[in-house]
Amino acid sequence: VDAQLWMACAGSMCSVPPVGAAVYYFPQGHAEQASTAVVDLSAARVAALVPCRVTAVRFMADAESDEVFAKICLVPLCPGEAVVDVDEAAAAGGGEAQQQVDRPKPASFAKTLTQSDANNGGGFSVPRFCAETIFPELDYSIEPPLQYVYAKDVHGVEWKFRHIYRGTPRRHLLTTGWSGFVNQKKLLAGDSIVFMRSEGGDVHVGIRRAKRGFCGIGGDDDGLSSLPAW
Amino acid sequence: VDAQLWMACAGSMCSVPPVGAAVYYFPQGHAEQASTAVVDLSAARVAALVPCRVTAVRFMADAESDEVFAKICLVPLCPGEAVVDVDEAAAAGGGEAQQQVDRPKPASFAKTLTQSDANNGGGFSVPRFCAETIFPELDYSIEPPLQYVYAKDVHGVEWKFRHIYRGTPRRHLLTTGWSGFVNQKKLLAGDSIVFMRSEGGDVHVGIRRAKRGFCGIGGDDDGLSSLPAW
DNA sequence: TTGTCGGCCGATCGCCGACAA
DNA sequence: TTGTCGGCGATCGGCCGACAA
Repeated sequence: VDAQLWMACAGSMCSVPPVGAAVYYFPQGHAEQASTAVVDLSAARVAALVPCRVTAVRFMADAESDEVFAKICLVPLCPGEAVVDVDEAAAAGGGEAQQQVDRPKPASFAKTLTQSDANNGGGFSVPRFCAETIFPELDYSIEPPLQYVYAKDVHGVEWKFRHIYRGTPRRHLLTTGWSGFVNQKKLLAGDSIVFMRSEGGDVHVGIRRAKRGFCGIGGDDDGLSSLPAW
Repeated sequence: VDAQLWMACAGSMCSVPPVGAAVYYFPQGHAEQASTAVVDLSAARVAALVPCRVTAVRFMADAESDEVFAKICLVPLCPGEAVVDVDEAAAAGGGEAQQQVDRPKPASFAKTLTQSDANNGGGFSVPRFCAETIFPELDYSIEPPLQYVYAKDVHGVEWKFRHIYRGTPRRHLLTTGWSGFVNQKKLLAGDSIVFMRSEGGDVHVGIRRAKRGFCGIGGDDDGLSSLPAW
């Protein structure tokens, strides 16, 4: 998965250590995230945290849900081994993927889907900022202003959206192509969509599913989530 | 899975040995059916066929495709162990599932789906024999004769079909409910559907997918497949 | 600026008898 | 007896501006 799009989907709260950096591995946290039955590590005499070195990082996305995650390879530090700081490791380069992350972040925009956006048979209200910053420049001399936006998802699949500027007052909308995207990705109101403009000008699209946990905590973002992702 | 429906779906060409029976196990055949890479058994010094005793039989169906299969537990015969014939084992009882198989087969009917049956937006032409033998008795005094048929699939899920007797000349049709069934089960022209009437009068429905192999051999049944499955 | 609504038009679904194999 | 076809009415998808938050 493209590292830039990955970062845009993961959001600004997420940071990934560079290859070579020294980090702590928390077995208990790992066990709790594992989907199968929780293992009682206290009985297994495992250290609560293990100093490790990052040997590899891969940016990935789930084939079905499009949700992004990272595969990080860790090797326990030998006693007395030199500890490399995160910043030092980043400065040292640390692999192609890491270099991509270090480049200036391209323009991206995240919006939480409203009921109208997710409704079957509806379109997508494009915030003005997104239309003007992320999408290709629209020709306002034709009436109504209209173009097709092509956007690649995390799998490299290209989606085609009809982008029109219409209504009174005028607003940007995605119409044809949008409902198919919503259905295929099984998006619901509350999920977020991320548009990103790469350096070459290509448009990319990713999604960020709403947390549908049991308790209320850790739930939705606040209103700020509809601001630019950078 | 209900043993009677299982048998109706598997068809009359299929026989399953009873528990206790002595059979031969063919490692090569097993390896060839395994989906992963073919193992070269000749290098592993495995006997071509192994005398075994059946210790358990389970009738099952794939959760996605509804295709039926049997899980048969085998134990190698000890040298000199008494060999029990299939017929003897069947006579000896051999478990609940086996007893169900031995009961007189309930009425069932298999039909290969035509293009019109599988067409989206179309209904299902019910052969007269099926309608009169398998479905509940239709009240011909009302105009048009109409009822709803409820049928359970191999998973116990109940499907509702509108059954009408209409047209000139008159014929039996399944309309409302049919296309949903076709879509959910991903049925195509050439696949077969099996209707069965249990002893209690309940209607069951199963499917038999067409073999879509590479070469022509081992392909479709001949025209006889549209005859009653018994 | 943008979320939601009702209107409306066209496409599709799906039920129908006609007809022929 | 039953497979396929064209017709046609109902439903639904989806594009639109109006309006208000």
